[in-house]
Amino acid sequence: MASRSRNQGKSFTSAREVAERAGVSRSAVSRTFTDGASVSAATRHKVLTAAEELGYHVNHLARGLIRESSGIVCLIVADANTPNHAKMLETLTRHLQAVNKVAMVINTAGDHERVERAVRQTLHYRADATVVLSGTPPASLIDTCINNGQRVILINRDEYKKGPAIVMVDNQRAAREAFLMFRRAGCEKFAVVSSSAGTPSLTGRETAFVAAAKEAGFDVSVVRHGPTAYVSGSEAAHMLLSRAERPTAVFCVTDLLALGFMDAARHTFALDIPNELCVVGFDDIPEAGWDSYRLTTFRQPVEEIAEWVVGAIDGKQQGAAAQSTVLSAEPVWRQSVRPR
Amino acid sequence: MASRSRNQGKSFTSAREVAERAGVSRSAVSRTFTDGASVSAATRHKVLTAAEELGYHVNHLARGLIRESSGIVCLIVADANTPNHAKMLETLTRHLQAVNKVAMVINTAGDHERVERAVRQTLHYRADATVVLSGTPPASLIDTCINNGQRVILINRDEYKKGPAIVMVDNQRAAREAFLMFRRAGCEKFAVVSSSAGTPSLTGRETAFVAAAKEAGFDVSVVRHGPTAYVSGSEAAHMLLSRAERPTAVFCVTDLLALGFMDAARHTFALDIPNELCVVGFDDIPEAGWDSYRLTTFRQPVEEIAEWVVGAIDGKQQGAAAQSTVLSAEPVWRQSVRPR
DNA sequence: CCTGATTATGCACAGCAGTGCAATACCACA
DNA sequence: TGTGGTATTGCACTGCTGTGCATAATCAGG
Repeated sequence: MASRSRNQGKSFTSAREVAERAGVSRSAVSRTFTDGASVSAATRHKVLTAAEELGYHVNHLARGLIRESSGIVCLIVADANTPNHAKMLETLTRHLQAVNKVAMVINTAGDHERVERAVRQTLHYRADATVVLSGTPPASLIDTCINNGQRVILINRDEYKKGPAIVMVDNQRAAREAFLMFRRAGCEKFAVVSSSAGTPSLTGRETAFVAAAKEAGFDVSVVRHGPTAYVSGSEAAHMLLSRAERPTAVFCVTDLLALGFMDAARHTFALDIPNELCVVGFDDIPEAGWDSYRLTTFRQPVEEIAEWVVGAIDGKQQGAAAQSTVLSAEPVWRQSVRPR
Repeated sequence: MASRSRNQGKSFTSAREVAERAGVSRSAVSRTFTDGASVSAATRHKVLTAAEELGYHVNHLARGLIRESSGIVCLIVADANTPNHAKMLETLTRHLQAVNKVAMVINTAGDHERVERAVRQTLHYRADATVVLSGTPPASLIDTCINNGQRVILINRDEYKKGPAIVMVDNQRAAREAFLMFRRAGCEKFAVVSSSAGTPSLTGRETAFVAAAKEAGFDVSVVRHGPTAYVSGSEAAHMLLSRAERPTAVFCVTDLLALGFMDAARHTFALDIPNELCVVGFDDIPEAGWDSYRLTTFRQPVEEIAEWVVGAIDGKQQGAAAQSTVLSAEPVWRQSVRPR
């Protein structure tokens, strides 16, 4: 097609060029690509062939100027390569695409100051919604988002009671059940392994476990150490298991911590899991099911979370009643806890 | 601020509103947020305070209409929750943000037909570049992208010689070195475990290993089974290790396959790695370094790939010389291969 | 205080697509 | 052929920002 030689790596073809080639008005082109608009079959055909020949694609940036919705949803995340964040990201992008939205991923790279920049990006691109997977954006920025008609959805963080929509998992219930698992297995010396991140869901699990133990008259050793990663679990094991009185039941607030803990317990302390030591995790990342671990844990309801988020963005649920929800994390029984 | 009552969750504040409030022209607002534009300190200050009060953020969608660059880069990926894809995603978003670009993630969800839709999204949003992490877009669409002035970058797939920029890792060299590792360890019965995905890099590793073995006068059992996942490695182990003549050296074209293979070999066949069986993987995902595995493997040069991709997008390297590159995957020595 | 040079500002337009409104073409029917 | 009604089409405007150009303001220097 010699006629295309004009676009020599220059710029995108516009609706006007398509109109010229098809011999119709620019409105006709616009209507052809708008559902429910009135176009005759003849012109539609002319437009479509011209568009095909020129490689035309509607400019969603310009469309976003006119329409109320840009179709963009920003996902703010740190440690995106962590198994559960990766799973969350994968699930969210998939569900968003199913309702014709597209995900813009903003990586805060663990840097807490970057969260603010991330939320600003969200506003710059006129995103329909901001979904915060990790990090704590300043309240003033959240207000700005909401004032501008943008939806804000927080996953697993309940710092702000007013404003954003929030989806939580029931950390308390799971942590209490973890304690019961250990008790039924006959354990009497308890420990909790957490990280120094101090996010709401992590501390929620920790305090609920400690509370349940205290109610039953037991003490709990708590280790909060390092980032929420495999090595931290391993190092926590070194700290806990070299003591004179070892714990026999360890609740790790994250699977990643649990796997690190298990490996250190087995390979450097030669402990038998579950006979000498019981371990329970949280998240149910794929690795927890691998033959080397068979970790008993609680399933993060990723699909359900994504569904709820998409529903909240579409605005199906409007009332303050559906402003937030809490989903339950069901236990996944494997072999890291002694059968009763 | 009563003046903001107009924006009751309606729409975003525009530069005009800021101009009105600051008592300046709309151009002044625009120039305030444009680097190198001529604005006096006084008006800049007035604009900035007004913008702050109104929560104004420049509309990058509209800016993308004017400027040659939208600042958006689309990442097309399948199986984003797989460890190495997640790592790649995390690294790319981080590097892109460092040069003031933002990543739009399009999940093809493994569906090969969705790759076409994904690339179209890229065009719809006038992305500066399309980065394909997995999947094989139709050649015609790639042409459309390039004709519209969009850069196309393929990672680890060399189907198209002409047009897109390509960054590869040196699969051949790594696979040949894997064979040498085994030989130095004294192994004589070889196998390759791959998946049925048949992507260029996977088959490249497989054929290079087989070729190296053949040159040395050895035969290789090849298993191509299932998706590129942990279970497939496990199932491949069941297939290979229940034979009368077991292999003593297994090259798994992916760490995930290798870990599944190792677990099955140890836990259901009670084999001692590395004494009875040597295993080498590829990618160096974090799990490969865990104490339960200590897998000897080849490091996917993720950071280097990301750097090169960003460079290719910025257009630093223009000539056909830098149209493609091949980075080497260095060996990571751990304990899954017998020392000589 | 005046002149020339420099800087700051505003106007108006471009970039792309969607849509209300008015005008036109089309169809069926008498 | 005329008429009423409907389906198409085109015009022109909107949404938001960046920028060339012309004009106004500022400044330095004599």
